[in-house]
Amino acid sequence: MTDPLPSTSRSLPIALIRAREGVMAPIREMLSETGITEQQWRVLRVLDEAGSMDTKTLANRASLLFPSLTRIASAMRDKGLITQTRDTVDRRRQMIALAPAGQKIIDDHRHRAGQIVDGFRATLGTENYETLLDLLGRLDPGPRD
Amino acid sequence: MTDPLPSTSRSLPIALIRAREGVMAPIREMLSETGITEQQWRVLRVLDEAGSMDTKTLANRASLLFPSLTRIASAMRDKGLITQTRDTVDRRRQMIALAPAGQKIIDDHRHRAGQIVDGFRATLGTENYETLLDLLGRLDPGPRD
DNA sequence: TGTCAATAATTAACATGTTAACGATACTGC
DNA sequence: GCAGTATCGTTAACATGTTAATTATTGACA
Repeated sequence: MTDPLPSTSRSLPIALIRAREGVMAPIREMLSETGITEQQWRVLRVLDEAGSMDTKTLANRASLLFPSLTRIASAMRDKGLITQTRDTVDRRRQMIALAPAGQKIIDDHRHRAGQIVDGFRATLGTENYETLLDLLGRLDPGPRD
Repeated sequence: MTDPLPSTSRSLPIALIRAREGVMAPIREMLSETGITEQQWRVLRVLDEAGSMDTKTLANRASLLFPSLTRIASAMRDKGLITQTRDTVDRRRQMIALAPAGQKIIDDHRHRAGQIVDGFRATLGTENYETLLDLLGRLDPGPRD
């Protein structure tokens, strides 16, 4: 018996990459004028949504690996987008908070970002959009604790 | 009116990233013993499926950007996984073909890769799995020609 | 209290993603 | 033929993904 792999045109990993390309294209276009990257935008989004938090929690919520976040946070600190402070009790820990310049980027682009999301929701239809999020969620491995 | 962005837990870009993490984890584990990367595996898959082709077509089918493919192909040539030959008619073009060592990696891992795919299909159910691929396909921007 | 394991974060090393600039070849129309 | 343009591919520069090693700090416990 042969044991054919699925055609690459029906391959789940490739489909996920391509869908991500399609979704991120307009977002990247929006962000290009701000000078921040897609990952930095995710960090700002999470901090705006949930307030300041420690690095580990931030990495999980923004779906970034720890070493990536170390570099990203250091770049964002240098740009004045966030602040980093050592936990006084456990000096291994670090708290990260939104700085005014970071908050301004969120505020300035919240509306357009919402429009982009609405565009995709309209493309698929609300029901399909929610179905897609549910199915994707079932493939999510969860936090790597 | 406030204009809230979707919670990051229901954000499409983040959901796509996390789903990809979940899907790729077992594949990366399988590939770790071969010494090739996930992208190199995609290149081998496409070549195995459709035969040799020029660089541009390969980049599109494997969802790789051109500069990435330049580096990946050069590494794979050095490892003897593929061959690169100049088109004699149009000397700008380059044909890439599977070499025996590359074919062997495909053959040795075809079965396990199929099992991994079947696992995800079973997790979601066949109907949901096909629905997911269809919805992802509708977000695909298509080739960047 | 002194040693060892566990945790938070960084650093290192290499591969890829992304955009822009560049070089080489082919085509087009005059 | 030749200037202008388009196409294929590479290179450059920087940011991120990924795994492994390292440092700093804390906690457990004999």
